[in-house]
Amino acid sequence: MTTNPEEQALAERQLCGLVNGLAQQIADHVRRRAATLGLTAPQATALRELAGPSTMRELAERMSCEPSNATFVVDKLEKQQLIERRPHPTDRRAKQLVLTPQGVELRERLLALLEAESPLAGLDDEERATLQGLLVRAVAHPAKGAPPARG
Amino acid sequence: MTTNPEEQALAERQLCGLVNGLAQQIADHVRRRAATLGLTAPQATALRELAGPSTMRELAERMSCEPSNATFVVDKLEKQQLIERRPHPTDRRAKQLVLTPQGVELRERLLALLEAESPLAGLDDEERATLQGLLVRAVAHPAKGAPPARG
DNA sequence: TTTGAATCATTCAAGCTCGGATTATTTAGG
DNA sequence: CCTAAATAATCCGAGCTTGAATGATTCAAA
Repeated sequence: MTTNPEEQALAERQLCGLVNGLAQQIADHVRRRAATLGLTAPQATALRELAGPSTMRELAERMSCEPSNATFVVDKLEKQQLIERRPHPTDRRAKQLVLTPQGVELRERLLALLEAESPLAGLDDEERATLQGLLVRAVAHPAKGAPPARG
Repeated sequence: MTTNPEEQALAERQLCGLVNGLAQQIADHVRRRAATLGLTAPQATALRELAGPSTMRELAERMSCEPSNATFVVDKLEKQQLIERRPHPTDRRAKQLVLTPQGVELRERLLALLEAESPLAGLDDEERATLQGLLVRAVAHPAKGAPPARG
């Protein structure tokens, strides 16, 4: 009875809902802390990922977003004088992103805030390891394209 | 040594990344299938949740979004003649959302598409149960507000 | 060297999402 | 009954995200 097709579909939706809920919770965690520093969540993510000089493309990669989106976010950070866009030393197509002194300072405060409390509290080390393993397995299975479905 | 503060922070970020990655994967699953029916992901989610008549507020609840967002999405679906906004029989403030015949048909096709392949393939029943348990525990710990933090 | 493909960043249009304000209606209290 | 608070939906402004073009530059190959 636990393998009822309807039940299974329902269980699946619930599970997906939980994944989304946790993702939302993580996002909120960043969002709240970022807000205390006058940053939006994407801005904070960008700042967090800017450990050293990098190009727009590298940043977009680390932020898991499109380059055009990185342009948008970096524009904001540059207006706040937290980032500088310099010409790339060896590739004239690229820009080199460098934190300003204020950027460095704010980044340190941000990291301290983010590490102070975990969005995954409630899970001990062993549970986290289990979770990681399951997520890796789940993500490894891309669930490719949709059937060409036509009507 | 596995409890190095830096290592731990890194492991945590990786874990958060995995959660986000899986959430993204689930969203893409819906998005791709919805696209084959000429729907966007939010539109498909709305359609999926409209099993029977409901109000805007109820729909927003089920979609896990703000009512104003539900208004936006329902506008689109109404333009496609998939939904009708009727006056609510007992509360003149509210609207009653009802699927049109085309809406009912498209919804059935959508459900079939969504249930045909799981975004969580790669996890067997036992793994899903474990995952569910861990997610419930993780979500149960809200990780409240940020420290009033400074500046 | 010159041509053509690939890459970097940006711009733009479109869509999603939220939060705050507004209007209409219901509900509760005097 | 009348008023005030609460609730349903909507509108609006702002921000995020994507995907498709565009222009500049690099790279590879003839």
